[in-house]
Amino acid sequence: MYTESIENYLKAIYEIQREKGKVSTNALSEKLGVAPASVTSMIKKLSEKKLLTHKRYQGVKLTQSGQKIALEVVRHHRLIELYLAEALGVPWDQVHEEAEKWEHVLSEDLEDRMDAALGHPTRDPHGSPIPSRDGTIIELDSIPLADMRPGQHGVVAEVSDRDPNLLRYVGKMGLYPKTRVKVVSVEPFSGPITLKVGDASHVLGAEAAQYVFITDVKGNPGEVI
Amino acid sequence: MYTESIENYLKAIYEIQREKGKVSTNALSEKLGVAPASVTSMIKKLSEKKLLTHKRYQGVKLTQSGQKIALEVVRHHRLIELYLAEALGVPWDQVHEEAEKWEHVLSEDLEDRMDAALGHPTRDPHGSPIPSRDGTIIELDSIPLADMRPGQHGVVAEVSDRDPNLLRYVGKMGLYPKTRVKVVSVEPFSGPITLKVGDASHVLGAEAAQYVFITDVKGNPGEVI
DNA sequence: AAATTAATTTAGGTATGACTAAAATCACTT
DNA sequence: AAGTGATTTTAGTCATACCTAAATTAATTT
Repeated sequence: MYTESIENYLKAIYEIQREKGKVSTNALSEKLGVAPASVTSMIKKLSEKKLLTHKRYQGVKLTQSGQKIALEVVRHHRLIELYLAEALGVPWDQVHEEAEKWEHVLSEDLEDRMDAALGHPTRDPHGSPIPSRDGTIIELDSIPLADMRPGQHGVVAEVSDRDPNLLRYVGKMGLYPKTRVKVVSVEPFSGPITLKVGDASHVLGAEAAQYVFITDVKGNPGEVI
Repeated sequence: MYTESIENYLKAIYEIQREKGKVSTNALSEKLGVAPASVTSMIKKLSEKKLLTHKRYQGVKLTQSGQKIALEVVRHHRLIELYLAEALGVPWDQVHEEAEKWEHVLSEDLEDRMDAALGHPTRDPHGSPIPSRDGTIIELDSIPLADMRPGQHGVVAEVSDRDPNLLRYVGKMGLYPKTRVKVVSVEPFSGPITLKVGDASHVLGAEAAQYVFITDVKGNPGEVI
């Protein structure tokens, strides 16, 4: 078994790789809330353990075995998030924080029990895919809501779980995964987006729209007004 | 918040105090699986934090605030044990080990949710009392099954959760909390005990009988054969 | 090409919580 | 009262994972 710190580093690397592609020391430092120098020394250690490869000043990349562990941690995290939401009614803006602690103490046996109790789910409350036990993970093809044009419609695939405030904000508009949305208008200069969720109309700030991902996008793209 | 180590020390002290009365360095060392010297230095630290009092070579005693924290940890532990058994079907011989890890990462909010989901329970799967949030704990008046005489009967109050093998062993006889038992005969020289659980008859080893506690003991005590 | 700025690494240090070995104290026996 | 053995404490180390400050390397501007 690896330490909690190591698990956190591997997970962070996996997530940065997914979101930004390149994984720099600074990005890790910021994501983990530790000093860059601390990241460097941990990278050295993880490299010695063959969990990642590292070229000086060039960023890191998970090895097979590093990725395997990262995916196990991610699986724990997302299964727990869903379990807390479903079984204990924890609001979707709080499950992330709780799962951050639980993910490191979940035994394989309990993982299986939660998985079964939830009916072998494939998505967490924010729409992120839950890796299977063997490490298979199915990413949906989606674009940020911010990139949609008036007239287009689609289905919410995923909402970033980084900031609870964002989750509460978009939750108030009913922007949960699997919800159908239609873009009515987009203000220029990265302005707010007006959209329809069911029968209701909402205006969404441009920054928030960066963190809501839409799949199955269709419809004639109109002009930004 | 306190470290996991500190929480474990306080809980261990509480439990040894409950079982043996006096809490020695050695007893703690054995219970926690650390060297006696490590216990001494941790005792010094806890004493500085006013969580316990210590007289050199004389053992320790929890202060009010130390006891309060210990009871919070115990509450977490026992609530989790019951939750795992009830909600996820974890067998009673495994819940202890899982709870040892979970107890340190349970938020107050989740504690409340579990407590409510379980209907504000007062006993864990082994029959140990679950302290209330304010630290009230109701201990049952019980004696070891090993101290019972033939002809006496009573109700299982609690089974020690220290050893999973013990739990599986007595579980096979149906000796769960709230089960009614009657002592049929007791062999001399700390010999095995024959008892009736429902309609079934079982023979229980003397050592195991030390760890099964019976309440509500009645009936004419006969002789040990 | 040199200078500036940003990112990364190195060097040295700290707190936590464990360890071993040796010394001190206590409890008991004779 | 002294000696023996068990218990406890002291002294000194170690690994983990963090930190700050300074040095190095890379990227960008002038």
